[in-house]
Amino acid sequence: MKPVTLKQIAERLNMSVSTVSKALKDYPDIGVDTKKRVRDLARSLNYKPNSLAVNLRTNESKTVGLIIPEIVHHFFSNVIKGIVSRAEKKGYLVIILQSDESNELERKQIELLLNQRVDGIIISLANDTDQCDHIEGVFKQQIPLVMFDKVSKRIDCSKVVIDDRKAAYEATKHLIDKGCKRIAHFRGALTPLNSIDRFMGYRTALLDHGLEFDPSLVYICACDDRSFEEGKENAKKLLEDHRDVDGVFINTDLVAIGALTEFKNQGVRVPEDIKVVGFSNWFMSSVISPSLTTIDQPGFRMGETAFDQLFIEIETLKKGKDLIFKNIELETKLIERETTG
Amino acid sequence: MKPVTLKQIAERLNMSVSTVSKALKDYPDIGVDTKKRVRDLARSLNYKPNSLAVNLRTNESKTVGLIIPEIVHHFFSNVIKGIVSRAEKKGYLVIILQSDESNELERKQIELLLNQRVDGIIISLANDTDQCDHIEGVFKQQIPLVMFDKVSKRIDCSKVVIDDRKAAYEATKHLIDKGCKRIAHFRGALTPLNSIDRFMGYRTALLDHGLEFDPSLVYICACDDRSFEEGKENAKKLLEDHRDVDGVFINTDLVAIGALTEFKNQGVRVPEDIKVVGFSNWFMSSVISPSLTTIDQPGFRMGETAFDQLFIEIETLKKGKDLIFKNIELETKLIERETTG
DNA sequence: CTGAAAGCGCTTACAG
DNA sequence: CTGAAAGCGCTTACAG
Repeated sequence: MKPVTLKQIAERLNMSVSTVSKALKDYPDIGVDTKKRVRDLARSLNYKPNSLAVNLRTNESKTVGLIIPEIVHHFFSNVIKGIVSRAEKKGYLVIILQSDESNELERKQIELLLNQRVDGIIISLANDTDQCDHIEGVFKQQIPLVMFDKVSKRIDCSKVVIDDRKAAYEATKHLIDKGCKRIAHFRGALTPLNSIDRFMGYRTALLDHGLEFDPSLVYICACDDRSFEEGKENAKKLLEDHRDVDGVFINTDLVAIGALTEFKNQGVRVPEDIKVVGFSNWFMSSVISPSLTTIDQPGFRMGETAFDQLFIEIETLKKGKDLIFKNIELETKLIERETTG
Repeated sequence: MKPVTLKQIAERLNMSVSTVSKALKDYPDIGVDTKKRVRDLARSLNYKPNSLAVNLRTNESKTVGLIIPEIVHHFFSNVIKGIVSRAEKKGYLVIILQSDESNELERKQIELLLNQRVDGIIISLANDTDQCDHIEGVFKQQIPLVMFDKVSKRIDCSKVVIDDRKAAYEATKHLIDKGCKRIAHFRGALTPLNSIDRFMGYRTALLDHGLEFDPSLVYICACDDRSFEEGKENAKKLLEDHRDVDGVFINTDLVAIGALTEFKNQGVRVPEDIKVVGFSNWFMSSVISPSLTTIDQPGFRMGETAFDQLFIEIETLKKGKDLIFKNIELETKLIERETTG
């Protein structure tokens, strides 16, 4: 059973397609009883406009694209949920794509979305994205794009972020306040801005409080789907190299949880021997033992905010006005738990 | 800068739109050098076909819809990832929607997807979905639909599931093997088939092994976004009502983790006083302490399988053949950890 | 108040 | 080998 079309309704009613279309859209210049007849038949035939045709005609798809590095990730799940919920309220559908932290895939996916004529794009960049010409291509096509979480300073567009530097500073200062003298850092990959910022916050906090910054205390991890293992590995190396460390600030909760596991295996007591602060506030951080002190990163709200901003820009562009890019910073919060107790 | 169209290429080259279209699609009846000229220009102009137009014309959208009850959920994240990864390989885009466990929303979303003319739908039903006429509407429109995880026996369609009954039986039997004599069950909501099946597996295992089935040992939880709290609450009630219980089989890991938290708070030792088995094998179950014995449910593979089956059905329908529905059962595995140690 | 016409950007059967 | 024509299902400016 093929879906009903305007034409079929028009034929049944002996009217023109235009009249039917206008009646359904409640144009003021259509007769009241004509409207009624059309609507009644449309309802009984269960007529639904073919979005494909409407989209082609009106040149908008009521669809936005979302590219994230990794779907199975507590923070990103929350972002997706935030975006989907706001999009639905505004009548938009969300196409989801995963870049797997690969710049190359990211490029292809942007192209896919562009061909699909999405009305806008929301993206968190892959770790290895440093060239951004593919993003510029989006703006050339007059499609708004909003970045969140992993953004690029090279691109002029709206961004929804947290103050990673400040949050990391706060996390590190918390360790200092708790009496740590020699604080290590497990940082994220080298390219992403937020991992750089967290590192900077850590470093500044040390220096501001008269502690030495020792580069050998900084360990790198990709923070990809091996995060947990990376945490264990780094913790192992840390214990081999620097037995005197009494605090660690770790780039992501999952990595921190890996580290905690290794500490436990090796009989290192947390928080007595080493205190630990994570980042992101994954749900599981509150239920492990000892529970993890961390920085709460509002994923759901970031998603909502990113969509809302994108929506504003879509509307602005529709009206032919110029976009005003915003840099929206959401608040983070230190959640104190047992690993720094 | 508006995207380039076939017409523009045709004008520049002094050819007809048809020729350009066919050249780009490598029709055999187009001259070799014509093809070359068209392609070269198309490339240099960065021509990309407008999917909206193609879709309208060919009557397929190369898009599938996915409806799940809750995005922020380790199991579902994995399913999403599985679906997205397979879809991308086949050139399909995935529209994601969250039903929030609401049958009403689910209905609206199916309609949305139908209007969008998706080529197929993958769905895990909301907890309160018992009427399924909205699903039947999908088949009326000749759109294939595949269910996974929370399926309905009332609907004849392909399904990707696990053998919940068998898995629950195995989980319960494991508790019995470990010496438990009085085993409680925290079940899921009353409607979903999989929660019924898990309950049945639990019950049968008890009876098969000469243990009494005591309905007062069965606690219900919605398994929605309050799962963790529900686990705590149920555990509390359990301890109040039935101090003699020495084992619990729990419908979902997250609920189990809530229960473990309550047990710990009340000084009940796991596994010494009570042994616990969860269901789903969330990542965090492996890192908490004591780590949780559970049933591994292959989310990623379920997603892949669901998309693959949907793809087969889309192709079948395109060829005008009749669909053959499959009930695909994936293997589960008992993961033994400390809570039953 | 209603309808004929043009057009969104593409595809494809048909003619030459 | 190339092109004119019809059409996918809708919307909207224009005419009457």
